Amino acid sequence: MAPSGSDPGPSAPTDWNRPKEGPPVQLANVREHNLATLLGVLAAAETPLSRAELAQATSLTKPTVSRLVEDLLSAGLLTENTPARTGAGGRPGTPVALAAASVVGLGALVSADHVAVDLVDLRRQVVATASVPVTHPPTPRDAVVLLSDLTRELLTAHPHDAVAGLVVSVPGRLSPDGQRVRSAPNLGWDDAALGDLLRAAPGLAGIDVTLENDARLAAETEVVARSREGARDFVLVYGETGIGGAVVSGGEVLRGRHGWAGEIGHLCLDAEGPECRCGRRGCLEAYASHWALARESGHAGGIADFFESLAGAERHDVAERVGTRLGLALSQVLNIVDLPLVVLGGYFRELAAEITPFVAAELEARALAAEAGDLRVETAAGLAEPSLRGAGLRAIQPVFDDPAAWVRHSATRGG
Amino acid sequence: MAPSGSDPGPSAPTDWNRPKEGPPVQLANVREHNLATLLGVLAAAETPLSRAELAQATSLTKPTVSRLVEDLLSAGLLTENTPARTGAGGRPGTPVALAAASVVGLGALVSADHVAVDLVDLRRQVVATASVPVTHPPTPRDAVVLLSDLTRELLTAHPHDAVAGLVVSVPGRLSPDGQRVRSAPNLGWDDAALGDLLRAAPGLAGIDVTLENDARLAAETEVVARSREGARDFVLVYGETGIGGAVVSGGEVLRGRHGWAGEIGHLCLDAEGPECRCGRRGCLEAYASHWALARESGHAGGIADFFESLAGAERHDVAERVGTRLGLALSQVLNIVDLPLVVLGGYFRELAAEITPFVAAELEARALAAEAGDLRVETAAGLAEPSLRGAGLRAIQPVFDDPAAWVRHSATRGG
DNA sequence: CGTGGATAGTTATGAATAATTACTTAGTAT
DNA sequence: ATACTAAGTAATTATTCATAACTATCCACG
Repeated sequence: MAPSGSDPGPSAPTDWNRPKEGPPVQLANVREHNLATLLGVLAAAETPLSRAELAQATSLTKPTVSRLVEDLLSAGLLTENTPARTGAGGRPGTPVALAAASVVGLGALVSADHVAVDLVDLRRQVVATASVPVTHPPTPRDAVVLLSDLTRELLTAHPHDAVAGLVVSVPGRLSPDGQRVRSAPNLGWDDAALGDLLRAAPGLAGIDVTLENDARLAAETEVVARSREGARDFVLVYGETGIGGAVVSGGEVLRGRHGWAGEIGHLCLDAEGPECRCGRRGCLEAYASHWALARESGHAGGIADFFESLAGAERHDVAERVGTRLGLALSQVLNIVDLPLVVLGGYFRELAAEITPFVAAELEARALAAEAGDLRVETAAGLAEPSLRGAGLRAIQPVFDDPAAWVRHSATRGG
Repeated sequence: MAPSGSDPGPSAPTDWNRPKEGPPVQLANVREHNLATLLGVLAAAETPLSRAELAQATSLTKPTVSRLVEDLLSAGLLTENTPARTGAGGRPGTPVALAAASVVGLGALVSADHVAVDLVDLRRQVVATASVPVTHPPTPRDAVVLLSDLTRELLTAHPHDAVAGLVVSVPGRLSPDGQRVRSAPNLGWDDAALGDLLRAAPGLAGIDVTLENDARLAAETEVVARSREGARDFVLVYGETGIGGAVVSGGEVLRGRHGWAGEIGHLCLDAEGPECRCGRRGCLEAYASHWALARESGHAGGIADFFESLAGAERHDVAERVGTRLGLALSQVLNIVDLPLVVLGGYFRELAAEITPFVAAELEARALAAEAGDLRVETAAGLAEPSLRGAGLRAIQPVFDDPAAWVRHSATRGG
């Protein structure tokens, strides 16, 4: 490698066999994979499991599980409970559970009326939350200051070993690299370098910052909420001021090339339709969104208020229009991705009782998937701020993806 | 070991530590994974590689690669070429290549005018092909007899160690379990149990039979054709008599719950549009398909002939109508899955020069992804029968997915 | 023609990991 | 108390890949 001259260079130690680049992969990966598997099973179970039960669930042997659990315990990722008496014969197992206070994640949210941060632990529970209302939509700089203050407050008030990351839910579209906010109409933002600003903010140094669209984060919340029933494939529509959405396949939220997959709000329903905020014509948003209804009716308040203000026949009429348009757009989504479940989230959740029949009828008429007879339309889990929750979930996720990194981390720190 | 009583039961052999069910996974998997990695690299390279080059590509070490290659050679999956003289200094490497005649796959196709079968080897090349024309669309039984005859013919004429599978391309929609043909308008089929019929056919006993939609198989061909340029994410529209399609993400063709993902032909472009073959209204097919144009114009021949028969202005007009409708439908697809490439296949390939500008214009106007500036519209690779090719590729794929199974297979057989 | 340099491939040994075997611990049932 | 059952641990073994060092085969150059 090194030319004829003096310096044998960095390749001096024998590298006959080793490939030029790339970390040695194979053997270490087995352990990493198994650690991740164990954590994943514990996260899915949500109730503590004994080593024996873990062995069952992972089809690893008991001694192997014991050793892996040992590592996770000493890294502080797991805690050992007191043996439970099962009532049945045999020695009772010692349940191990995800640790509460070792590694934490930070989920954050920026909206037109408030900024909020959640501190989430390994159990995927919100340990603490902090939030400030704002009278006007914050500027990017405002948002960064508020987020940084709230974050510092939470981190100093709550003991933790490490921070897995900070994920910020943004009500708008991000740039393809996920570092800037490309457009967020509600906030009045246009190409804001939120990612870089946050990384440079005091108190956030060294923390891994990620931005994500609010609808997609809400979808991740929904995945967790529905994990018990095993629904890992669905389409979420998320009504806020505009209309967002996400496609979930196999429990994963589709990202797409630029991170814009699932942007259902700008599906074209009629090439000659009414003008949309985005400048195009006939988008779903231009028919069924909060702002479109407000534009049409002159009503200023929330969409649920608007519905309340309507009389019987007119109300039915609006519900039919909204539901039918939504159903038409969703039928297009289903014809492309063929999923068996539609979840109504955001403000559509509040209108679900009135619009669901129309949505379902339209799907029945237009979606191929309806022919299979297993198509359902349901409402989202009733969480107050699903995107904020989703941001927290995403923030703690790296630990589940690669627990070995955190085991090493704690080993170098604690000894 | 056995307890005092008479019958120790099924748990007689020591199983204190072993989980009740499930194969012992972990250790063997490393090897299986590495074998698959090696084969994958060789398949992607398409040109023989030496052990050293394989070590480079996989970031495994040379001795490890040597041992794995040893296994694959003795299983007959690889062959060793004569060392090539590179011209450069150093001992020349001994290239190993995918074996030609060990394991083969069978790709088949049923259409309204012919039935065909390809014999495909590990190099993903068509070793032999057999085909018979039919004057009328075959019935399912006809098709089974023809396919079984062609298959037997190919298998007896060409030496092989094992058959990886038979994949049949069907111009229509399959049942959710993939065993029946739900509807194939061109063939006049309606709920045909093709899978079971094939499995029961003489000469096909023991062969793994899979049915798949023609457009999705064509997409797999396109993935391989574009593997060099690294395009692993795109939307394919496939015009035959109707309009099919497929969404490819990360090199994988999206399947969806029932296997109907990518059925772009029945996207609704206008809720009040013309009636479609499927009974719905305003589907893309009802505007831009072969049968729709034939219905409209009265022209009986192929779609390219139809275009040829048109004069300048009228021709431009038809191209604009078809291209614009196609672009509108594709913009919906892109807004949902956010991919950077649209591939025009089937007969749209022949019309590409005329319709592409309209397709692109419509995408530019309506697809969010266009804002990123990296959106392309291209034509499919010019293969005569991309679905047949794709069926062959899919048929041989199991070997790449789990080479270890074939190594074991050959070990038990050959010694 | 032979020597040195370079690269390919092999052999021998070592380290890491999980499986196997067998045992101890801690409870219940009788 | 005694037998039974199941959880967890310890010691050993087996498999796999990595490391280190070597041999093989080519080219360039004198």
